[in-house]
Amino acid sequence: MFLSKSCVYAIRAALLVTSRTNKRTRDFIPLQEIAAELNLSFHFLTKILQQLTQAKIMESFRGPRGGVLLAKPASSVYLIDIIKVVDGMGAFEDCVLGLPDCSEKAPCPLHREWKKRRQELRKMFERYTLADLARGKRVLNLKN
Amino acid sequence: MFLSKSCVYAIRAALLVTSRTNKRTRDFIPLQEIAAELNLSFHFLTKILQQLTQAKIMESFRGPRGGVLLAKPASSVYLIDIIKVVDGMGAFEDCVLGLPDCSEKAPCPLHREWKKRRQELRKMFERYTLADLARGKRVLNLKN
DNA sequence: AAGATATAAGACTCTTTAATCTTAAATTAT
DNA sequence: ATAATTTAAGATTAAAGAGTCTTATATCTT
Ligand code: SF4
Ligand code: SF4
Repeated sequence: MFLSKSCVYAIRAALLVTSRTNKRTRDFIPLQEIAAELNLSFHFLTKILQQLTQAKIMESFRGPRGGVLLAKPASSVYLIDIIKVVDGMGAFEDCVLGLPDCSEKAPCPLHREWKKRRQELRKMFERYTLADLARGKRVLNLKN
Repeated sequence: MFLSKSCVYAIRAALLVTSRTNKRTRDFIPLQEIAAELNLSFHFLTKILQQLTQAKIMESFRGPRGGVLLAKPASSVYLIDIIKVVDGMGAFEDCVLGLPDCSEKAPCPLHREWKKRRQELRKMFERYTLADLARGKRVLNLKN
């Protein structure tokens, strides 16, 4: 998997929060509900979303009527932001073959191409926001 | 990691075998030597290379003067062949987000782009052979 | 103030991948 | 034949990722 499972869950959850958010009232969305809809363990989801709240991508609120909410508009939360927090940027920085002593000066034939593809992937995640993914007529069926 | 560690080791080992092979005598290369040069556990390497011999990418020979050798010319062993055996083709077939109910008819915005990138990556591994990687003035430093 | 509801934090377990260790089988050299 | 060498096969251990469970803390409602 290019992205870890946790990371995919984080994106799915964020997407669900996006599509659920009532712009007027801005009620917090309880993690119980998100976990149920995503068909994942509540406590596991909790841990993942904590990373997002700590990174100020979401904000949370405890107690009755508590839950999570995006800290900024969905149109300014890029997928790469979530990936960076959950998985780190390794996928866009590391080498495919991991030959250790190969420098930019004496690269293997794959080097240029891999770097380019890696970069394009990165750009892809830098280009799309939660709003982009949540938009559209497509039904958001996020169950496993 | 896009490729598993085992898969990277397999490629490195194959590369070493390639560059070591004496075209005239075609002596088998002992796994001990490969393991030492690659700085990894002999028995671990054994298991990995067994997959390659079972897939007829390499051939092996037991006993003194035994070892492994490429079963065909390095110029006709494509990286994808090795990847397919060790990791399978999942990396080039699975979705990034893994939303389960999204069809080709109602894809998410990432769909097209991801599919394209994934395909390009695959083509990259389909294009390069062991000979391509072993060639060139580049010193093959494969130690960890 | 008390009880209910909800996230936070951390310990714990399960699964997969990575790595090691042991024993068996094949082959060569003496 | 026997001993040495080398891969094959499989059991075992270690580490990392994924997932569960328990306890603490904050907040609301009554
Ligand atoms: S030259 Fe580049 S792509 Fe090739 S092994 Fe080195 S870092 Fe990786
Ligand atoms: S539409 Fe395609 S890219 Fe998007 S989640 Fe579905 S399979 Fe993945």
